[in-house]
Amino acid sequence: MPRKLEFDRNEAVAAATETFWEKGYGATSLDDLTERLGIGRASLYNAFGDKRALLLEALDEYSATARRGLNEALASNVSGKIAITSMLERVACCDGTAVRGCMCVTVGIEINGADSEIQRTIINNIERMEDAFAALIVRGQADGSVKPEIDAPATANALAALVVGIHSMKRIGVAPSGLQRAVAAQLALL
Amino acid sequence: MPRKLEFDRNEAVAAATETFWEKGYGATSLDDLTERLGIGRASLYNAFGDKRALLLEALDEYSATARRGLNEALASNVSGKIAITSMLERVACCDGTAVRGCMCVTVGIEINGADSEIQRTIINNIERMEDAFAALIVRGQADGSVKPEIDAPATANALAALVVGIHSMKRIGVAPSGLQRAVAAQLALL
DNA sequence: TTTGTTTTGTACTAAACGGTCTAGAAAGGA
DNA sequence: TCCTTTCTAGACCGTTTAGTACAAAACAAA
Repeated sequence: MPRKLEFDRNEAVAAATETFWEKGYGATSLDDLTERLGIGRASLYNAFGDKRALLLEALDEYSATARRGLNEALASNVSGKIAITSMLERVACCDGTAVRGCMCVTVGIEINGADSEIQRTIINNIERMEDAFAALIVRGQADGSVKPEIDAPATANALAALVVGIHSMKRIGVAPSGLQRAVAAQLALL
Repeated sequence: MPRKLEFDRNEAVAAATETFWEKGYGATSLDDLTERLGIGRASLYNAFGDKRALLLEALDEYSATARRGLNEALASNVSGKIAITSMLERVACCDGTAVRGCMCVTVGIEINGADSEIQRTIINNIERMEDAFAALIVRGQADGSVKPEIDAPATANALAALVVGIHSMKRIGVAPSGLQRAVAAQLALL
């Protein structure tokens, strides 16, 4: 019966994700969003509620994409070590927009626990990554590509911290070569 | 001849450091600063120039403190491995205000390369930490506390990334237990 | 076409922002 | 005591902020 939305909702969320990813939450203004999404303020408020709700939708979309990436790594037929290698090397990539780092890390650091719903979403993503690393270490120990004596869940924590650190350092602007050497060194330790 | 400053400049910079450390740069308002420093706007502008200049002074003070910490670790008489252990364990500490993470990481991520002077200061701190780690690894290899086959500078990059990651995760709100396990696992790999 | 519902563009609000200005207070030299 | 210089408090400035009000436009059912 009524009028339809003139824009594609998924496309709008994707555009919002890009914007928050690039600038963080607080530094993204409504004008930034309306310009990037190509819609007016009223449309944005009508469709999403407010800026924070739009961020939550963007985080959900980002999380879903991240989860797909982890599932691909887990589903692949390569050895545990190789799967971990490709994950870490993808993180250390600094081409194009990758220097923005990780949206969850950027927003999570900015939020500083002041919004528990956002915080929970972000921590959840990190924990999922830790689980994936732990599973791949176990797989690597089974197929002989990872040293048998290492503690899988604890080392998974260390790998996750390394990943978060590399994302942070990319955004800070640390030279890419050092990040790639860090990944290579860490892989050599496994 | 003329009137003297009514406040202690060093104390004011220290208070500004606390404020920026806690809230980041953009989210710290002039009102936050004047309240925390206990001085008026005019005094702040008279003594420091503007908000950004005050941040730079705060970063300098923070950097000096960090450098002293690194020099202490380098000057201590313990083995390389033990010196690295105490550095990492101090980073993983989540007591009190330590959950704020590292001021350089927080501000550096927020700035996102938009201010090259601030960026340079922060990257400099990270590189100094990498140098310290590299020296301690070499020392550890000399005294037998660190495996001889590892690549010292590259592994120093990895340790620095781990440290930055732990600082980020502390601020994001990840459970401290996981961070401590990450440190323990990383130490076991050296 | 008429009616009812929703979206849209635009103008607006109230608050907060960084920064400046001004009036006056404080302090040393003459 | 006066004069000069600097510092301080607080009002003030223009801009930007997130969010809202409202009327016009678009669509679908009748």
